[in-house]
Amino acid sequence: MSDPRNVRKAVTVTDIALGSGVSRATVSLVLRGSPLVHADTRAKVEAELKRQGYVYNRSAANLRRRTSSSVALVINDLSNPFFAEFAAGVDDAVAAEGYVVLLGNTGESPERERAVLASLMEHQPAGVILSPAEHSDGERLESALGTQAPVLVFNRELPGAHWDFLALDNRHGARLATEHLLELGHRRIAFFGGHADSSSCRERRQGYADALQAADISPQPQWQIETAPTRLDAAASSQALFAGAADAPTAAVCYNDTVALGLMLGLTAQGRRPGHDFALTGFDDIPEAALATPALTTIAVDPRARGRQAAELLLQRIREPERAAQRTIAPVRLLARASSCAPLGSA
Amino acid sequence: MSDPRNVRKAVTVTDIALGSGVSRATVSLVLRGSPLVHADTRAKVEAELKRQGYVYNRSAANLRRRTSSSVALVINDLSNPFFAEFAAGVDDAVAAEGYVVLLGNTGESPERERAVLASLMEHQPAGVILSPAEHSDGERLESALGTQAPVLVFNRELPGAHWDFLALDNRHGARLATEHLLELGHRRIAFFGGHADSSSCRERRQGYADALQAADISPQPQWQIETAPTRLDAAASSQALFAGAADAPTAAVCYNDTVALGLMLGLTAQGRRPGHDFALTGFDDIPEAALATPALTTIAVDPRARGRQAAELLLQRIREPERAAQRTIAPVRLLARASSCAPLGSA
DNA sequence: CTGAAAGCGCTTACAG
DNA sequence: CTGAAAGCGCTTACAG
Repeated sequence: MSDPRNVRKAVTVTDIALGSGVSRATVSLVLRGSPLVHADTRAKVEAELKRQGYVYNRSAANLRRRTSSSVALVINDLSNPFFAEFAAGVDDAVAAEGYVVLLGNTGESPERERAVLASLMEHQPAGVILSPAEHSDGERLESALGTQAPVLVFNRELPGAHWDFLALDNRHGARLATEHLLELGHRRIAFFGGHADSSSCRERRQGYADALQAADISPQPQWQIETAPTRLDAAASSQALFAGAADAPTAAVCYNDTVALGLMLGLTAQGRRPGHDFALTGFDDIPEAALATPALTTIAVDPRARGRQAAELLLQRIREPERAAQRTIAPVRLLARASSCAPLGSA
Repeated sequence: MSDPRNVRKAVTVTDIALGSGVSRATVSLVLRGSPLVHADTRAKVEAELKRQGYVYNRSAANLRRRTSSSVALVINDLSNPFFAEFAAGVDDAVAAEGYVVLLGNTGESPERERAVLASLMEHQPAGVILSPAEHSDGERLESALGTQAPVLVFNRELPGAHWDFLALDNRHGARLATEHLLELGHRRIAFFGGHADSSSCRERRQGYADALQAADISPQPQWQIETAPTRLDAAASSQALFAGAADAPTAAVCYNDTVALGLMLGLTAQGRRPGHDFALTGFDDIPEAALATPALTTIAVDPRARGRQAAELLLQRIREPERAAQRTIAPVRLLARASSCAPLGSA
C-alpha cells in the first residue's frame, strides 16, 4: 500500500469553498447537482472546481452516505477468453450504472479465492459476482463473504450456497446440437469428449440423451467417449469412435469446441474428412470455431452478454435485497456451419 | 450506486470496543498488529472480532491515513487474450502487495477511456496502469488523470505524455525471427502483413531490415506486403508474395501469428506446403501457434509476465514518486518450431 | 499498555 | 438559497 508521504495534498471541498466564497455545504450541493443552489453560485463554484483541478473523493462520500460504488468481480481464470469476455461484459454493464469493478483472479485456486474475497470485501463492494474456482466450497466461502453484500454465482454451482445463480443452458445446448444432426439424417451419433464427472459434461450428455430418446434412438455405450477437455487427448481418442465397425457413429456431438477441433485433427490423421465423411459439432463458439476447416458447427453462449446479464441480476438484487435467491439459465443457440454435413450416401 | 437503506448496519471498531471492554484505539491497534497491546487484551479483542464477524473498512482507514490500497488498470481490449493475460499478471503482482485492482475496459474507444479514467480516479487509486486505446491522445488524458497518482503506460506510446512506459521489443523480436530464417539458409525473405503505419508494424519492419542489412541483403520492395492484421486478409494476400517469379521469397517474417496462420491457409490453397516449400514465422505466441500444422515458429512475449512487470514498475514508482520517468523495453524470445524449415534443395 | 480527542473528505438534517 | 454542526469508520499523536 502506498506510503502517506507520497500522497500529494489533494484539493478538497474546503479549498473550493474558500476559493469561491461559499460554504462547504454549498460546494457539496453543486457537486451532487442539487437544484437548491442558485445558477450564479453554481457557475462560480464550477469555475473554481475547474481552476483548482478538483477531483471528487468518492470513497469519502461513500463513507459518509453509507453507500458503495463498486462491485467485486472474482474470476476463476481470466486467461481463458471465455471468462475474459465475461469480465468485459460485467465491466460494461456495471460502468453504465456508475459502479467500478474491483477485480480478483483466482487462477482456479480455492485458497486464493478465499484470500481475494477477503481482501475485496474490505473495500465494501455493493455486491459480488463470483465465478467459482474448481472445488471451491460454498460453506467456507460464506464466512469470507459475510452478509454485507449480495452475491451472484456464475457458471459453476456452489454446493451449500444459497445465492443468486446464473448458468449456461448446457442441457438445452447439447440437445440443440444433437437434434441438428438428427435432422441432417444421422442416426448413430456419438457424444465425444469431456470428463463425465464434471457438471457441465453431465448436463450436456443429458441433453444429448434427451434428443436421442425423443427420436427413439437408444444411445450405445460405445458412442460415449470420455477424454480430457484438450485438443491433444481428443485427437488421440478419435479412433475409439470406430472400434465397433458395424454400428460406428456417423456423427458426434462434442463436449466443446476444443475437443471438436482435436477430433477433426484425429479424423484427418485417419484419412477421414470431417464435414464430409463424418459430421461433428462443438460447444462455446470460440473464435477458432469459425476459422477451422471445415468451419465448426457449435453452440454459441455469448460470454459478453452473460457478463452483462450477471451484472444486471446483481444490480437488481442490490436494489431488492430481500427478494428470494434466483436461478437463471442463460439461453444458448446453434450456429450451423460446414462441419455438420449430412451422412454419406443420403440424398 | 447502492441505496443507503440497503446497507445493513456494519460491525465497527466501536462495537468491538464495547463488546470487549477496551477503547476503540486499542481495537485499532489490534487490527493493525501493533506490538503495543498486551497479549491478553489482543486475544480478548480478537475473539470479539471473530464473534461479531467484523470486516475491516479499508476505505475509512485509507481516508484517515491518506493512503490508497488500489491500483487502476485500464485496458483497451480485454477480450483480446493478450490483454486478458496481461491483466491477470497485473492482478497477481498487485494483489501480492496488498493492493486491489480497479478495472476499466475501454474497448479501443478514446471517449470511453476518458470516462473510465475519470470514474476510476474518483476512487483514489495509488497508481494507474494504462494500456491506451488506439488514437488516444496523451495531452487530453493528462487532464483526466490529474497529478495525484503516478501512471504507467503499456504497449502503445502516447504522444505528448511524460509517464513511465513499458513496451515489447518489437524491433528485436523481428530481428530474431529474420536471423533465424537467415541461419536456416534463406536469402530471399519477405516481411508479410500488418499496416505499415502502426507503430508496432513499423518497429518490426525495422528489425527485419536490420537483420537483412547485417547479412548484406537489401530487401526488395516487392517482399514487403501490407495486409489488415487479420487471418482473412492475410490468406487473400498470399499470392502477392510470388508475383515476381524469379526472385520470389522462400520465407516470410509475418507481422504476427494471426497473419502467419492466414498466410499458411493461403499457401495451402495455392498448393504450397508451409514448413516445407516455404518457411514462415509469427509474433506473439498465441495459443493456436503451437497447435497449427505445422506448428508456427514465433516470438514469445509472455503477456502475463508483462503484466507483473508493469505492476512492479508502477509500485516502484509509487514508492519513489520523484524519480524521472522511465522507458522499459521488455524482452522477447524466439520459439523455433516446424513452420521455419530450411529452403528447398539445401543440404 | 490504554483512553480521550481530533481529524481524513465528504454529506445532510436543521436553522436561518 | 446558504451556513454551522455533526458524523460515516477509522487512526494517531498525546496524556496518563
